Amino acid sequence: MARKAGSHSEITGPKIRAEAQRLFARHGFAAVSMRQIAAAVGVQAGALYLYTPDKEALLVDLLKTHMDELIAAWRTIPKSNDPTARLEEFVRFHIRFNLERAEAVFLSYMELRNLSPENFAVIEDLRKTYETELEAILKSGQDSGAFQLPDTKLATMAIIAMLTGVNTWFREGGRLSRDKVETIYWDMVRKAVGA
Amino acid sequence: MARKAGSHSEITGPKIRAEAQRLFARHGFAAVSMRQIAAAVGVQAGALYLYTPDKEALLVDLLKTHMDELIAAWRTIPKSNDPTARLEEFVRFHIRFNLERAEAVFLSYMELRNLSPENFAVIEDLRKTYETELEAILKSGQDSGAFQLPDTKLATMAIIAMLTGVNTWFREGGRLSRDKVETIYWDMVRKAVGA
DNA sequence: TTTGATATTGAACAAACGTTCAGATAACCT
DNA sequence: AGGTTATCTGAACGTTTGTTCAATATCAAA
Repeated sequence: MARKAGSHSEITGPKIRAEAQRLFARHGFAAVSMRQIAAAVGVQAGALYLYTPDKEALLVDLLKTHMDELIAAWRTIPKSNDPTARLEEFVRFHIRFNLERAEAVFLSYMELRNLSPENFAVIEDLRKTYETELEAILKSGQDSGAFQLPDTKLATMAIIAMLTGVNTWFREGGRLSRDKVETIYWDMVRKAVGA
Repeated sequence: MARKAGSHSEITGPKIRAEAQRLFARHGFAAVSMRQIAAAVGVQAGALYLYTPDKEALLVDLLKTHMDELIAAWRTIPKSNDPTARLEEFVRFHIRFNLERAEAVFLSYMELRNLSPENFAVIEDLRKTYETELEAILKSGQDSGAFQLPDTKLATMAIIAMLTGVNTWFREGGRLSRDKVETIYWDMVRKAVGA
């Protein structure tokens, strides 16, 4: 037995990343073996090494892809000039995007410690880039007098933590729709920044 | 070689829990071996089994102890009757307590997935208990007209996520003291709840 | 000083780990 | 149809894993 019928790297590659993400998010990077990922994909463990040099690279690939896509997606949102409107866009975008990619978000917040220092720096830099987008909004609102914030840096961290927290409790088909959740969180954020 | 000079269970026991907590928080439960913990304590791996039936029980012990202490510590805080004052107490308490026990907090939020369903339920229940304390404050403020919240349930989750987020960025000796951080966060929370 | 309880070692266990690779088959191109 | 390339298997590698246990040294009490 060797190559399997219908085998293609364009199919197996994404499948490996998808299953790895699912399993890493569910059980944690260190708790998931290459054999488990392979089994979920439907191949032998050895086959994974045609797609990744090692286990950590697989994780880095997932984290980096997620952060890149997060930043890219945010930058496609048309920019309002009004800081308040822009902040609302950020709040809604963040909740929406993160709910759509719960597994990747979970990974990005939990598995950084399993990275080598170099890889850690790369991901951390991307995260910082994203945070800076929010901070810029808060600063511009502060400057224009639209917001009254005691500290834009802390407000950035507070808002992101608050929004990302939605992922820990939101369940599809629960009491509230995604849209309702967005609206309620926006209400709280708006008040918190004094707008 | 067998029993070591000066060996006592009242010393080794706590030492094992402390080192386990440190290592689990730093590298993740699954990534830390019993031999690593033993080495940090200064014993052989086999000795750990005089103090825990297995690895998971060690984690459960840490999580449960932390949650119990969190709830107990909160209940020692004298109760204000005014919802706004009570909320401020909660905000300050949560930030202060969690910063003092960063490792345990990290564990409590990250390693639940490594628990068996029964153990998970126990810890989850304690977390719920703690969250309910905050929700009760929000409800009473809502009823008295002190707060204007779109949804007390979501506000509970939002506030806890926001406050716990401090642990991800706060560094001793940084730009702001703990007290300043408490004050800034309280300002944002107060506004968010409409008080 | 003897004795029993307590605390620990160090070797051993089978199982699982990440990773490599020669060999084999399917897909693709001419 | 034949040759080349892409894809995967299955066995093997040396390590490391969680856990057990007989042997043994120290401690505490009598």
